[in-house]
Amino acid sequence: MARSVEFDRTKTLEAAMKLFWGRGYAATSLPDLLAAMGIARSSFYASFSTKRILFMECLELFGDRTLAMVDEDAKKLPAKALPRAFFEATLLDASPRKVKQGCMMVNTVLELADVDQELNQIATQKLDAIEKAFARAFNLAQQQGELNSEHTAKELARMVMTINLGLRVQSRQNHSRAELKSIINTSLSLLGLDA
Amino acid sequence: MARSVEFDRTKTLEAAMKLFWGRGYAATSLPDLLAAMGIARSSFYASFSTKRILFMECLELFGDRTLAMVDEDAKKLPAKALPRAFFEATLLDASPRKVKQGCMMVNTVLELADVDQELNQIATQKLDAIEKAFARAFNLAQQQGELNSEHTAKELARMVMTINLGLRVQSRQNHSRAELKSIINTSLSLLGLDA
DNA sequence: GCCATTCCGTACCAATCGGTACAGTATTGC
DNA sequence: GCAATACTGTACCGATTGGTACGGAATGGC
Repeated sequence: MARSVEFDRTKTLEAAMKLFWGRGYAATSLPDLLAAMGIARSSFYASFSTKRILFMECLELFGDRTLAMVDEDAKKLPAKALPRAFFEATLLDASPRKVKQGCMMVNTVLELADVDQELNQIATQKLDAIEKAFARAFNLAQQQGELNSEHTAKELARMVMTINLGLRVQSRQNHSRAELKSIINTSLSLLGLDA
Repeated sequence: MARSVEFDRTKTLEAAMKLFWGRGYAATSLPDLLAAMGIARSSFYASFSTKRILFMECLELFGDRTLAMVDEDAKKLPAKALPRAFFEATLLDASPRKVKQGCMMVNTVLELADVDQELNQIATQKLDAIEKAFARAFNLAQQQGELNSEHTAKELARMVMTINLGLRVQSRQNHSRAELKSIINTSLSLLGLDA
């Protein structure tokens, strides 16, 4: 019957995500998005209904990918090594551009906490899911005696998350990779997670 | 000669700061500001040249006040007690509304890192000044034997700042006061700053 | 009284915002 | 060829953005 091709939705979504990730919601205009996504205005509204809904989709994508990263590491690595693996992958081994963009969930929470409740809630939920993934791994490790129980798994996961959030802010400032590395090492050492 | 009164510049500046603090730069419109400040459009541009310059002034005000708080505590309290005093004053004893607004410098860094270099730099400088105030106090305490030297003063101050930044993000989510308190206690205990 | 000054209120500006409408061009299956 | 669909490009919409201009009311010193 008719034309079938259609542009690659995933790729355009990814391009939008990269833009939102670095510049936030308000500072990213529709023309900016169209240029980055390489599609026309009409196609945009046909495939993604509005800017706000697109942002939600990007936020979900970013959150799910980050969570997937932790979950996969949790299968391969001992729980103790999980935080270091996460920090290294996202802060030390990632490209400087990505590092400077920080974490999209964190950026969103800080930009929109008093502005858009729903978007803020999505970001918060994704962050909570990541914290819970850490907590699950720690809990399992404690049951198997691989991790001491000086702190509860939940408490430990929350501390890892606090430091993670702090690092995301610092990576968005112009802290050097060496500085970030030093903070990571000290933190993990304090938490007894450097073995 | 002529009329002398003039509205209270400090008070209007403060009102603007409160608005920017919670909603950020982009999401705060000029009509919003005028309403909160209680002045007319013409008076606004006469006293504060532009929205952006006003924002800078607010950022400076917020940063200077925060720094002053740390500096004053440093005169009265032992260095070891400084972080706890800071966290308690700004996160546990402050009004829920203020707590939820987080820290204006942190909010600014996260909103504008990839958007406005100059504003981001101001925020970063203020945060650095606070970190340095902690480092100075720790350094002095170490020289006087009041603080062990397991970590350098600089390193310790940086860790306090990392945790502080993390707490600011969490306070902007809907973490309860009890949760924040628990994180503060655990962090200070790990850093050996709970004596 | 007078004049200078400070404020308010409002009208106005060009530019941009997100979103819609629609005509035209490709691309497909038949 | 035809009809259906997917796209582009552009014109347009009302609303809002930050910023300017200006008339008039209020308040001062003389």
